[in-house]
Amino acid sequence: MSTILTSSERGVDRAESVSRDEAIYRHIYTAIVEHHITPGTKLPEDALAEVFGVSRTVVRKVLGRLAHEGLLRIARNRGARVAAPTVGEARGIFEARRIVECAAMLPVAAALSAADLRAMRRIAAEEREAESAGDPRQLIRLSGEFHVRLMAMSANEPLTEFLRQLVARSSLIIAMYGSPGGRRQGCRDHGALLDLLEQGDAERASEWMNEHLRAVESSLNFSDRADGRPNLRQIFAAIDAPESR
Amino acid sequence: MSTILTSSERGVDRAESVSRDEAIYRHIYTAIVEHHITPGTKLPEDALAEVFGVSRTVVRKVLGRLAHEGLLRIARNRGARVAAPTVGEARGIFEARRIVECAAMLPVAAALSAADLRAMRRIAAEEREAESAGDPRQLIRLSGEFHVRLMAMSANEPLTEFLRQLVARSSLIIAMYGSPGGRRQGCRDHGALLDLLEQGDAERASEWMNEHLRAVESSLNFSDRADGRPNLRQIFAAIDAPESR
DNA sequence: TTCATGCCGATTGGATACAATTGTCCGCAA
DNA sequence: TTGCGGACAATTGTATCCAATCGGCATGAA
Repeated sequence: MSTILTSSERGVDRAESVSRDEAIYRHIYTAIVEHHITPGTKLPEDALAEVFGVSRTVVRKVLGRLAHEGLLRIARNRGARVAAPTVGEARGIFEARRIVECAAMLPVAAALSAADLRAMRRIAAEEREAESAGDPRQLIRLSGEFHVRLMAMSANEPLTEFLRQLVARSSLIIAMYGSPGGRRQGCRDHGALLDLLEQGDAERASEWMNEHLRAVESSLNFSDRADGRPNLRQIFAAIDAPESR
Repeated sequence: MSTILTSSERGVDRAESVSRDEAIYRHIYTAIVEHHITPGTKLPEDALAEVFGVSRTVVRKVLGRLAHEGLLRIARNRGARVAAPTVGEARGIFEARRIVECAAMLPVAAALSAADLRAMRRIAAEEREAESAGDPRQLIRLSGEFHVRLMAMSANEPLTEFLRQLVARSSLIIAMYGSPGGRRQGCRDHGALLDLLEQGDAERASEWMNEHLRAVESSLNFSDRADGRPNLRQIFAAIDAPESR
């Protein structure tokens, strides 16, 4: 059978091209972040190895990396599953984002060039297109890219990498607790942030970011399935005796 | 031959005890952070496998994890080396610490209990002991522990884990650029921070932290070996013709 | 009917064998 | 003497094999 990797990804022509590891990593990463795989889904090594046409060895390496980034949970002898953040974890992740992203507005505003600003406005425009096209998957990708690229303009690699992980995990959170309608999450909103940054007003940009992240968080529905494993008592209490209807 | 792992670490008696992976990870981690291995040292899989009495498989897993945390650099087909942060990377790490640690003073101050405060003062006291005992290795460990434990009191797991990595990498930076004398780096200093936090003055605690981290950073000697690979021109210019002496 | 116990299939963890790549050493030629 | 090439040794990358562990299912007793 043929795998889903391109010939260059398979290493047929070496030298250039990212390593197979990296290609497989990106495939799974994208599948998770773009909600092609839902939280809790099991990822058996055998199956992935066959799909990508490699041995379990390389699959395990990739799974280990994804687990270290918080996108998977690996239980000993029980394999890897797509992480399903609890409510507590979700709040922690958004709190971390508020702290990091707000504080980073100062160095970002200081470093932001005109070209940077254009690149960011382009992403914001693509977000608007995705929204009007009704493409929630693209929208979530672009929204994440906006935040990460903005952080990247601080030129601080550790912070950017950390935020990349937080944004990816945020996508998991939205998959779990987001309203099914795919509630729009700040589209031209992001444009307003760029206006503030263009004016060099890091202080207000920071406040804006804080409110933005709080708005996203509060648009989530944390009341159901409290804390990972469903709170059966609460669920059945809400249904109030189906056989009595 | 016998390995350096204890019988429980080897898994002789299973059930409890951390996994071998974890034990090996901690051994290497500690060796790096406490400057038993210097930046640039090569860590061959074979050698480690023999030392710890396991196969290369598990060593490789541990090395991958350490690399992901930025303590090692793994070059394809060229193995793992203890990371040697460039000046640019070092500045980035300290900038990230300033941003994260300063911003975290607010939630930390809000969450800090009396018991927490006692625990932190105990660490600060141990730092003073280590300093008066002239034990720089212990001092660097306690200093790092102080920062990480303090962040842990924000009860934010992602931020705490991130800071743990930054602190570990800071230790690498000190190994590379620290003044050989082992310049004391804030001992009762940390006590002063606790005073501010005890008063609930998060604002000033944040400022204090900012100055503290800047002080540590500026105590480093970044002028030599500029940016990783030594600047030969600068070095030989400074020596000014040895054979003419 | 329900719960406990033990066996079996499936999956993962670890070790070893083999392939591929890299760096080094040595010889040869300019 | 210097520079280039090729072969060899050392080390890592990948695949496969075997052992260990977990979950499910059946069996049997209360």
